[in-house]
Amino acid sequence: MAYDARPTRHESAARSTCNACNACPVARPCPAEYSRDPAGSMLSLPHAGKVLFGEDTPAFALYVVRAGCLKTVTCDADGKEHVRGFHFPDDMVGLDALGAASYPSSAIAVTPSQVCRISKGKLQQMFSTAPEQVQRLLECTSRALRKSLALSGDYTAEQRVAAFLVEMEARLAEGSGGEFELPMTRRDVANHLRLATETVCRVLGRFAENGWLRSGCVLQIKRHAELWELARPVEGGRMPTRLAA
Amino acid sequence: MAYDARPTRHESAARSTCNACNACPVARPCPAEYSRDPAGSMLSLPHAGKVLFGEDTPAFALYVVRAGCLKTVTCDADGKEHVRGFHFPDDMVGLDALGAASYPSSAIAVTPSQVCRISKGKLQQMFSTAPEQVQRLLECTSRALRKSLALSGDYTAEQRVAAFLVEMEARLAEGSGGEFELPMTRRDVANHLRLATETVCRVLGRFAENGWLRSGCVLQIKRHAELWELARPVEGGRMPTRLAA
DNA sequence: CGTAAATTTGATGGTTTTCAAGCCATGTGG
DNA sequence: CCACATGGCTTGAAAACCATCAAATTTACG
Repeated sequence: MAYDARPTRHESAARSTCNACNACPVARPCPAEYSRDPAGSMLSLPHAGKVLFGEDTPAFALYVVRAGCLKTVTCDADGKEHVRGFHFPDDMVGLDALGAASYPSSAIAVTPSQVCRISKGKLQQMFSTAPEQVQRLLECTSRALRKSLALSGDYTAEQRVAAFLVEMEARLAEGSGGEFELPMTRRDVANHLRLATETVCRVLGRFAENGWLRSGCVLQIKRHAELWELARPVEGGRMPTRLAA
Repeated sequence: MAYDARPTRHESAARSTCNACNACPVARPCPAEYSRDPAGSMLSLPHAGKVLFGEDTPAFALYVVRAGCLKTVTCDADGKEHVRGFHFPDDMVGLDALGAASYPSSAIAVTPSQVCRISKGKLQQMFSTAPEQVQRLLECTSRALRKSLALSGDYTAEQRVAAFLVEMEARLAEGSGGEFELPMTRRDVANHLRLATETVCRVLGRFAENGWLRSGCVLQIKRHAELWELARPVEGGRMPTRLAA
């Protein structure tokens, strides 16, 4: 049971608890204004390993990540863990529980994080009172579906890692010259990409040998183009070709 | 362009075209009543290989399968095809295009099929006029997301094939004593499960050797329990639900 | 500092893919 | 009616890729 692990090097990013949305400590505007009301609630996950919700527990709410990074993981019948996804600010967590009674996966903080809670009761109200917001929510869910389907292909280890790096750079290296720190462990990355930890290390090593990046604690992408070329099949960059019926 | 391939052994199931929903030739009630109106339209895909919509073409509508079987496929940058899913009566096709301008995949008939068309314009209207139906649609999309995420794990060939068989039996062998015909080719099955065609054959052969099923043109499941046990990690520990909309 | 975890590298083996070939069913044309 | 072609299905042998096992090194944090 490593669910509530000890704090890590990311502890410094911890923030204070804040319960009212109208006193939201996050400067950036709430992505969909879903919870911009006095009764809205923001939750703090003060350290890595903190569980937001557990697999198979009753699903009463949806969450918007405001700060930090969460992962969603499932535990299959054999007890093997599987990282279904990583979630960064403005991402929604729990979209796959919308029509279900319980969460199909656990959500766990990868770094100290803050999330906005949107109760299902509030969602229910929104169906009649705020159709535009519901539409955005539907589009969000559809986008999550699109992304999940894109990842379900059959790709080599290098393609997977390249695609992962390209996405992480886009989300974490805003104007940092391709330099960023991966908040999750290699093991979580590997698990998410359906690879062994060692394979991820080796692929990163190979990329570094090619001069495509500097590996280590912080990554620095140096040859974005080459990585993107490798990742293209995963990303869905299309090229009209013959299609067997 | 092999988009519009020749008819197959399933041609006999073809039905006549019908444009008005109020004259719907399918006896079973429309799953969500989305298009139960005179202006609604039903489309016939008279033979296998017929394209409902193509990848990267503008997405103007959502479809409900009423009869037959469709597959959704993508063509990645390397020209490799990937079968993203199979769709049976009461399934929705195009949920992943809801917030997007164009379809992320092509939808192609696997057998002669009929589908109901729900335009995005109509969906737009429904947001203010029929909130309950929109809620059902959102739950549908969430369920599709759930299913897609469940398939994204790292499983052996036997687990994948077992899970596929269990699902197909649930959908195709209603009261037929575990006997049913797979409408799609082994190649499509293999592609969908991220395996080689030969691997699917070999696994089926192994299952048959064990006495778990009779393989061939029509499959007959004889040991449901053993297959389900193998598939359990993929299914997420839950029994497959009947009549997933 | 010292321990524990994370990361990295090396050697080996297993599952699946690839390549190759035969079989079977269906459909076509002589 | 039969020969032939086509595409799907099945099986066999070899190779590739990745996982597993093992161990050294580094990093984090008390």
